Amino acid sequence: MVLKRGRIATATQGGKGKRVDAVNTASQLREPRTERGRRTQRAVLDAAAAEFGEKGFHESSIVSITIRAGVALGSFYTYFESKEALFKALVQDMSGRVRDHVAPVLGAHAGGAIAAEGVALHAFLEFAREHKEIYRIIDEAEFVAPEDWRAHYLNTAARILERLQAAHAKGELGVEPCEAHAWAIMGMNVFLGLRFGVMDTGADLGEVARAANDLLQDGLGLSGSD
Amino acid sequence: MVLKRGRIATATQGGKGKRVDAVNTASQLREPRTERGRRTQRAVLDAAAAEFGEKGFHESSIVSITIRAGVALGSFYTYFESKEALFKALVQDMSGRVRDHVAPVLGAHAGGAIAAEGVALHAFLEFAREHKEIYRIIDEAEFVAPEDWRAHYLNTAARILERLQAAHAKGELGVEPCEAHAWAIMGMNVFLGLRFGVMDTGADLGEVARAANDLLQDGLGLSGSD
Amino acid sequence: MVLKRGRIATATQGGKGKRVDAVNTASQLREPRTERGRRTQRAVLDAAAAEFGEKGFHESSIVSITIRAGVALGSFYTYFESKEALFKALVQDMSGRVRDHVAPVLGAHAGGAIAAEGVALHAFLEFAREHKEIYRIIDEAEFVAPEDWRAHYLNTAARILERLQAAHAKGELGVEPCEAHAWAIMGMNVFLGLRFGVMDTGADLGEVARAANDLLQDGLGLSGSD
Amino acid sequence: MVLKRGRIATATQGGKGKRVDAVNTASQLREPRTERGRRTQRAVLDAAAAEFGEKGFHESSIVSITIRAGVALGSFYTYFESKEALFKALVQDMSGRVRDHVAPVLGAHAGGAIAAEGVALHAFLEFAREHKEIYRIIDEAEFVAPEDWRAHYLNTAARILERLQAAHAKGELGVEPCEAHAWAIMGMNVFLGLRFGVMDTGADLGEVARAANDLLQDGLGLSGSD
DNA sequence: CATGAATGAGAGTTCATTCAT
DNA sequence: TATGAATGAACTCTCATTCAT
Repeated sequence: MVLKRGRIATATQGGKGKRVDAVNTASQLREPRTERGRRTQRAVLDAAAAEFGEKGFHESSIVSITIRAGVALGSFYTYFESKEALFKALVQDMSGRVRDHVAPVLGAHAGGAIAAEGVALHAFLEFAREHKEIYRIIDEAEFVAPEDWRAHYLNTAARILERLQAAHAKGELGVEPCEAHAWAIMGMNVFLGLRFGVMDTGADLGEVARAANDLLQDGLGLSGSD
Repeated sequence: MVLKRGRIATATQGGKGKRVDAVNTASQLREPRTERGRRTQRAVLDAAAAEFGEKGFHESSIVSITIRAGVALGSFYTYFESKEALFKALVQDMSGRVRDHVAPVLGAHAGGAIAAEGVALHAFLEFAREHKEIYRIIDEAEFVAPEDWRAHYLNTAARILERLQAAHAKGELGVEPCEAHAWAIMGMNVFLGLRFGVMDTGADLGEVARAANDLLQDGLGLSGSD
Repeated sequence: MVLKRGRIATATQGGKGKRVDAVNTASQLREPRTERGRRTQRAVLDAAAAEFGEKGFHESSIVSITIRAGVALGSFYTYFESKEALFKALVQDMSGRVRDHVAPVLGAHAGGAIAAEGVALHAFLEFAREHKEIYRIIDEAEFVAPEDWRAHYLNTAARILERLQAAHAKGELGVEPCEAHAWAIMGMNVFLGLRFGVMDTGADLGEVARAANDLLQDGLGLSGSD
Repeated sequence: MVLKRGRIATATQGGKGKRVDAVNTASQLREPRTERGRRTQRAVLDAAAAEFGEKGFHESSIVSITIRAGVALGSFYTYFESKEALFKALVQDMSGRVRDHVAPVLGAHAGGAIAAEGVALHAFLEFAREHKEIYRIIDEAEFVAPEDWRAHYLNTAARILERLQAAHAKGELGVEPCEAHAWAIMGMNVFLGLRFGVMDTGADLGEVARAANDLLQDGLGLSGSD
């Protein structure tokens, strides 16, 4: 996994709403002071993302990560407070990257609000299939960095809810949106990502996204039902 | 967590479909030959469920589990091959218990198929709120016992799909059901369980279930929409 | 390995010379008082000989031995004081069996004293090839039951020396025999037993014995040499 | 026991014949990269040789070895893969040291081939008396590192046979030498080493060597006998 | 900054032995 | 006498973290 830009530790950005700040946003990292240092830190971060993604947090070891990164064991502690701090930093970064991957598609979408969610799902599924290790890292955060994990999902749900509310304000929704809807949609997305992205059945992601979109749009019941 | 009955190692049962057998179902345990032994094994299982639920797999230790169970360290290995084997046994057991908790509600339900899913969700949410540690154990299995974790979710999705197909055969559905629908529903349920069961916002579970049910039934779009 | 008769604990017998008594000859065993008990003890001894022979003392375990013997774990301590005591008992028994296998051939031999040693070696080689586990048990005694191991070799050497002295008295030897000769002969025998009995190259044991016998008789040098 | 030079992992060296390579010669050790590391590894090796020599493999413990070496427990695993690997490394080293102690005497010897073996035996007996723990370690390898043990004795026998064959080619021998002769000689040496070196009766090693040499030269029979 | 040796708390696991049934 | 559950000391090995060079 390659971390583009200096994204680390900038996972959350200002927003109007009830966003939860990622915990200790900056303190996880010890900022390098030279260009050489920056490269070392980057190498460790990339190696760690790969290692954690493959083996999980507990099976990964600092020695192994530094070997992978091609730096000395001791250098690790020049840039990270601890194994946990490294993991947290990664979770926050990954969280931001997922969001950044999906956001543009949402912005660009011309159709209705729900169709936008379908397009976003499609983008998300592709991302999951492409970056399985990110999925794994965020998932494992439930046990290793629970607060960051919560922050990630609370923020994601909050963003979904904001969009639903905006759509509702524009009269595009049949129901008054609530938190449960946001979590339901998020859960759908996550599990479809697991099944068709990470497990990768080879299924056509477009069809998966369409099925989910139809469900969101009209439900599974007979039309005009109740 | 109290394991009622001799449930352990009976996590899967016969079904028509493409069920995935839990891995090494029986071989994880060394069956006690006396009543006294049975009590000891039970004590360890209960202690382990509690410990794993609270602290997670890696923070839990065998010493601590046996102390909690009130037995000697060595006794652990009389009944379990390893820490991992114990965990697997628990995952299989928990998986069965979740299913067994929801199944009766589904069987008893009189209304339509989708409404049945809503009722099942309600039961599930209550269960999650009541047994937070089960949730945690199954979730952590993604990293500790991946095969059992897969088996759990593949089986659950398969059961949902079967129900949808049966409903479709009876003409109760507006669309032809597919695997994506099953995983979407499962994802919804799991995340609603997380948010309103485990995180426990204090929200009325009935309302949550109703919102989800409406979504499933009619979607979020304007009726006759698109 | 089948222990014939009640040989256990009768490994050494009266002799004129400087024989070393096996240590704690009797105390290793707890004598059974019933026929049933005798059978149980025998079963354990046989199982132990096989297990120790195959896996060595430290890799062998009491549980495994009792399983092999078809008796309960607890029964072991009815007949043996400890794992070590069992091993000692076996060493003493095996020591006696080796001697008992070779003795008759020596007694029956008609030719000269040195030829008798050759015949004895042949018998010994056959025995080693046939009972590899006995070899192993006696060898391992060097580390597990050093006193019994010493006793075995001191006695064996003493017997060889006695025979040499008798031969010398009869004028059959070219040199005055000493302890070094006895140990040299014993070492030859043991290593030939290792190479051609236990490692079992498939070589003709008769030829091996003949080569050794010639060496003993005339040495390797040119005849009439010095 | 002090390991002089960097002998470890150089147990076998080129030779014409059918030498058996020591098993995994190098892979047992994790080579230190600094001088400090080299000292630590050496300290552990010396402590281990002493400990294994005194108490045997199974009674020795890593903790105890590291305490003896004056290093932390963890340091052990910086340089050795496991207790077994350490033992193997030692066996290979000891095997080489025995050979290196005897070789020069053989090379320097002016007289006949058999007399050379006598001189070699003398050197060997002195070595055994001086380094009892080496004896013990090689012996115990039969059970702890059987492949290395075999390699040691097969190589030693091969070297003896080569010498006998060279002597035979020069017309110094009365018989055609064969493997049995080599193993017979080796067995003699080993057992004389045990009796007069390790058990240390206080006997004059020169006399022992002379007795053995006479046996080898002319045998025990009456001259012109058979 | 970089390096890698050193540290030691802590974990899982084994198994001889005891003892209640 | 037979059974097998229970016990816990002891052991090997791991790895995050520190620190001297």
